[in-house]
Amino acid sequence: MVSQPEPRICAITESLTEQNEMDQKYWYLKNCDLFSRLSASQISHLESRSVSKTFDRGGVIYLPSDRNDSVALLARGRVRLYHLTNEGKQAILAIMDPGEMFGELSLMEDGSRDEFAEAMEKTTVILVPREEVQSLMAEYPDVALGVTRLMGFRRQRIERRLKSLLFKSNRERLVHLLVELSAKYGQQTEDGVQIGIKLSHQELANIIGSTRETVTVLLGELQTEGSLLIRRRQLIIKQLSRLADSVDMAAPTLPVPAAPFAPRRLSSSLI
Amino acid sequence: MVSQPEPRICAITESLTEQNEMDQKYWYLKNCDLFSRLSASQISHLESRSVSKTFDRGGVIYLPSDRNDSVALLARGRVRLYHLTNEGKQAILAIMDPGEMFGELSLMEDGSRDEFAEAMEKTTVILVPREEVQSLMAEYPDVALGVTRLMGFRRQRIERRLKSLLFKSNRERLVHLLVELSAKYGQQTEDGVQIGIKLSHQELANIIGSTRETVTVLLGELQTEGSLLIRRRQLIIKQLSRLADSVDMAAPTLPVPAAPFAPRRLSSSLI
DNA sequence: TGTCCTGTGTGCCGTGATTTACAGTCACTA
DNA sequence: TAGTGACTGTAAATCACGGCACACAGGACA
Repeated sequence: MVSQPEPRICAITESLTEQNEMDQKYWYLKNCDLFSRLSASQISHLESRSVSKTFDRGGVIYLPSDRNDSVALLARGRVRLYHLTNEGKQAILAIMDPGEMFGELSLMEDGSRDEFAEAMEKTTVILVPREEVQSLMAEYPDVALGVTRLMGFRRQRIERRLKSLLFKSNRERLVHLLVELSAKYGQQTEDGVQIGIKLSHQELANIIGSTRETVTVLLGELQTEGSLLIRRRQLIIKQLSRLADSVDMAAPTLPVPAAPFAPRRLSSSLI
Repeated sequence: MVSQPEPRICAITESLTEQNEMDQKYWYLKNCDLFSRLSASQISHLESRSVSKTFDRGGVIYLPSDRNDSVALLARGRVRLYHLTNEGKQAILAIMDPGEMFGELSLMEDGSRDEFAEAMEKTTVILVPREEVQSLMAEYPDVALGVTRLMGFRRQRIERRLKSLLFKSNRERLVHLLVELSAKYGQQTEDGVQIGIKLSHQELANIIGSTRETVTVLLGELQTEGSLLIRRRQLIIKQLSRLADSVDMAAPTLPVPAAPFAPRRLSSSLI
């Protein structure tokens, strides 16, 4: 695993504390589905208790050993949640996009995490203390329901992924992943459905539990078969519905290209 | 997959409607963590809206195509939740024990299930309409919190399982499973930790995503290595902590042998 | 413009796992 | 108590995948 650089612990950048930054924090919280029903004063309170931090690419947002006493709202950037196996391979559990919330297992008393959260690009997160969210949940059924739905979505996702792992060949897992990526990041172009996220072969392998080389040859195969077009770090799916069929999935509807952190329905992390 | 008999759809037995049965329903609901804080009249209401059904071994509690409009509380017996792959193999998602709740994804509007629930022995379930639970959640934060914790527990479990699948050999997966089984069903005996649930090699394979034959030889290997004792359908772990170590897990604390459906903390499904 | 570094393409080989086939064993019940 | 079906053990053939080695391409940066 020489090709996986160590996460750079040092990359943490403390948040700015200007007025501008404060306004943004309020805005992000307000636009989070979970808190959208709260009053302005409640959000202000939440804001006063939260801290916002920004990280460079490769920056570690939390380690397994960190006290997990807060929930993270991703304001900007992209975050990879992964687990390190004892052989040093990283198993990617989820990739989070702006507007999504993670680390929410800290809401459960004994929920100790054993995962890493790492910024895949320049990233800003808002850390909300778990007591704040817990008391909101206890007081407002709306919030509690929202968290429940969030957990449920995540569980559905991860269960789908589990099923794609059991008994499936690497090829099937990869195709499964490509279809899921299309569902979340796909954009229709004249050549086909372009996947709007840049993942290296190594990262794809870390998601499906395979090796970099295998992913390379499988992608090559799919290209020669005409299902796929590989263009300098860009994947374009030419036969999405056929691929989906081949792994017993429904062909996904493509997402509408939205502004980052546009108000959206409670969404679940991809993958 | 000739050795996997088709589920017998016909095995459904309608519930008795005697007074005795009614009392039991009330008792089961009352002893469910989720509803333990409700008043007697509320539980009676819940009871009046619920139906109880019993199934023989092999009976199908629900199919993927069933409308999932209720949550199931397992009163007696044992239930296997599984997904059928397109090659006809069954991927076991979870095994439920008395006192546990399943099918709770129906609480989410678009949560269509694609799993089977099948009785592994004579089983009684109480089906609670989802609207009832939803309105309770909306009214009582306690209930919503309970459901959230339930979802969270399940997610933790399934995430652990996902990690044991990614990058792991069949041997590691099997050991991982044995340790998890010990944590839930283990009883200390003079020979070692006996696993108090009877699973065939085929079922073990269906959990870890492998084949029956592989499980057989792996169990044989573990036995010759002295970590395991196989005695007519009973597995006895001789070196639990060493096995746990070898797959980077903490050695589990054994459960106290409890009466079936004894009042218990919100527990999560094994596996 | 050269150097470095990350990511990609490709072949070979060892091995772990599935597949197939068959034999033996256990448990239930007719 | 014999018979039947489900479960378990074993072994050979085959295959998919991981590990290793190396070559090459493109971008970043001096």
